[in-house]
Amino acid sequence: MFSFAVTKQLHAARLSRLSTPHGVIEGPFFQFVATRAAIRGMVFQEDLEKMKVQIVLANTYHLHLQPGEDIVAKAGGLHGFMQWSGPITTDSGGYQVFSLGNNVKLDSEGVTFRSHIDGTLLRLTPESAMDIQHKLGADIVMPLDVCTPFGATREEVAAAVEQTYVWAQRCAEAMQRFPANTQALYGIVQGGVYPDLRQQAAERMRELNFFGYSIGGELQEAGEKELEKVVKATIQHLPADKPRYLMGYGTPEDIVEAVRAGVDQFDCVLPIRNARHGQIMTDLNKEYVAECLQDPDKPIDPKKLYTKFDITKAPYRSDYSLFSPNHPIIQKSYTKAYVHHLLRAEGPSGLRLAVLHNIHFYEQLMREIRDVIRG
RNA sequence: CCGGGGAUGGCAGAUCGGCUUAUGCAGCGGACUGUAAAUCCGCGAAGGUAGGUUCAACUCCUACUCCCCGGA
Repeated sequence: MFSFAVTKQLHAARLSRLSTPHGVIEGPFFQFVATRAAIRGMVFQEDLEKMKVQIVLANTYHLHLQPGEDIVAKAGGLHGFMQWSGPITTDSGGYQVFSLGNNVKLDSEGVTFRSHIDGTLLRLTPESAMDIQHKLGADIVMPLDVCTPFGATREEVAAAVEQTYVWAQRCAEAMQRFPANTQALYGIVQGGVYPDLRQQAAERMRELNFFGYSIGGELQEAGEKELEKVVKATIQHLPADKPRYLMGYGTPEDIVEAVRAGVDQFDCVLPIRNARHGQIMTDLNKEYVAECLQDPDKPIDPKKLYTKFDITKAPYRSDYSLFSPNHPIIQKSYTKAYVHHLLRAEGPSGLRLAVLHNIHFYEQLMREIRDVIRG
């Protein structure tokens, strides 16, 4: 049911095919974040289909709290629940452990935390994270891991690597209880900014023979060069014939950077969150994408790659021409006056337009990347 | 015309004889990277007009202007 193949390479950048029970995904690909089984901003499944979105990512932690995995399972799993027949990934909740910060207690068996909704004391273990994800029924599932913040000390990062390894092993074992080949489990490589810890983490994860490998941790603040270094340091110790997933990235420049380091898979809240907050990305420079991929050492200048506008800010407010005239949804059904009205008066509905725009932009970016690698 | 009420940033709307006149919306700027975010953080901006009382008036008094309600 699951398979992965690299079909073409341009330097380290890879064109790939990932088959899942719910369809084939061509990589490098981007997973839009649908935390609670819906993309925020009133995006519907038909919008995703129109924009040829390949895959979405939902979240174990949030769905466990509401509505609960049993309800999702009754609705036919995530696919039935969200009326989406394409591939889905679920994140394990490992990141929430990290991002919910002070309400969380970590021990060797799992994590104890309080619900951000009603304060209920809850516990997640490697096994329960897999149970929940099994009930949710996503195609790609992630093990519970320990994510370290950017400023973490070497000792903290080393401990996280170790804990993540032990838990990954337990997650893999827990998966044995479920029917084979219905879900693909990845191993998460931590290691912060320390190349030797990345290497160690990658090699140990590799022993466990996962379907794919992801690069975890919080590195945004480290900047582009550090990202490139970390990604390269990790990837060189990962198998060439398995998917590589950079978790939580990123901006278009991050993506191009990581693709040419050999990453196949991405996810990030950025395009959707920023759109909801008024910022759209536009004017993708396809020639520049090609240049950056063809010359892997070329520094990437975000300003050459695309343009950012904040549609709620003065110079761009209600300027509907910022939206691509080729936009599959905006093009025909919305008049200028209507778009103007949406942006000015109907806050959330106007933001829906921006969300659609950014989804379209990211799909365009990924398509362009694939086209360049394809040659 | 008579009686009553009222005039505070672009709008709405509090407070107060002296202290940066709240707050919300709008405006302007910034942030956002495995979503506790249709969010968060900043900034600019006000006392109808003319007098009076007072050490001090947006606040009290008088007149004027305008608005609202009721009655002819």
